[in-house]
Amino acid sequence: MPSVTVSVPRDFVLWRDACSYGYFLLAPNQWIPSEKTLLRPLRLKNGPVACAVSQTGKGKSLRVETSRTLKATEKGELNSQLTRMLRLDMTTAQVNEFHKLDPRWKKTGEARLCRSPTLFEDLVKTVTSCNVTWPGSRGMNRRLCEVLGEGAASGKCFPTSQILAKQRPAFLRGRCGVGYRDERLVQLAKMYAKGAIDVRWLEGAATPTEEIREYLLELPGIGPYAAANILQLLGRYELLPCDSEAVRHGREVLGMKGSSARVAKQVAKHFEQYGKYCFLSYWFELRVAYQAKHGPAHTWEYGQDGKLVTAARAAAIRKK
DNA sequence: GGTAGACCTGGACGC
DNA sequence: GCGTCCAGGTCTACC
Repeated sequence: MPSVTVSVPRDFVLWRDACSYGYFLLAPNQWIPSEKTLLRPLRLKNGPVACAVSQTGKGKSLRVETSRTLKATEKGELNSQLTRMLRLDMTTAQVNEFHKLDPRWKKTGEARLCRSPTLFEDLVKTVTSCNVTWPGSRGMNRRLCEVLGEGAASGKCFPTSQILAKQRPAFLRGRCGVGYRDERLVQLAKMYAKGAIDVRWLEGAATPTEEIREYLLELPGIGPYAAANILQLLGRYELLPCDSEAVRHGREVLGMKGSSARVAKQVAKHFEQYGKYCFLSYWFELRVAYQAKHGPAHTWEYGQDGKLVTAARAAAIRKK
């Protein structure tokens, strides 16, 4: 099988950093715990290509097995898409800066959060994770790929903005189960496809965070939570996406009391101590609780019933 | 500026 | 198996 090599920063660990944010569990991503390998189709200039990304050790280059031989320009495209997705552009110096602000994560080395190869996919994944439980979010992303994605049946790409923009809202609702998000997703895709959303400006280091936030809030389907989440996906960690999980964390772990709105404000205030890396501190703290319940994230996989196979559930299955 | 209710789906629960 | 209730964030109307 043809393969490509991708260089990584010396502190990068695939199983830790690819499984750092929930998007590694959303289609078209597929994590294989037993092989510590990430499977996902990528859309390149000459068409889709199925990829299997693996690594032999910390700081070692990634080995990317591809379903077809790539031309030099396509290798460059693959490199830049994986760089965005796995945050390979977050330097070791930035990682150290975060660990200096919050030393709790220095030992494990956690700092990078997995995202999507494109901003458009991040926008759609954010909208499809609002006002819905996690299985619902997984279902929407799976069906978007199955119904609208290009590529082999076993590995369909995430639909592009152009493809999504051409759909009728009722079709999206009926076939992809996106519910009331149908029109908002089509509107978002239309804006993105015609270049009305300035990706360079949004991803530009010089653009003020508050301006980006205000802009995002004007987009269909994007409210305060979604805007803050997209900001962290853009590498801006100073705001917290305060959702029900944040409130639960505030009450159960940080011992906060009062109405949900009050607790949300208290949580945001609490994490301000971590400055520009506020969200990273919050997220890794939240993960400790998840992993205490379900085991390490890189061991998570889904059974044929679509349910998460946690260590506890695996033991229960074995007993049967 | 703050609040209430609708939006839609999947899971949990009771019968 | 069926019906009911609930959780989840955004959006709009209303005060």
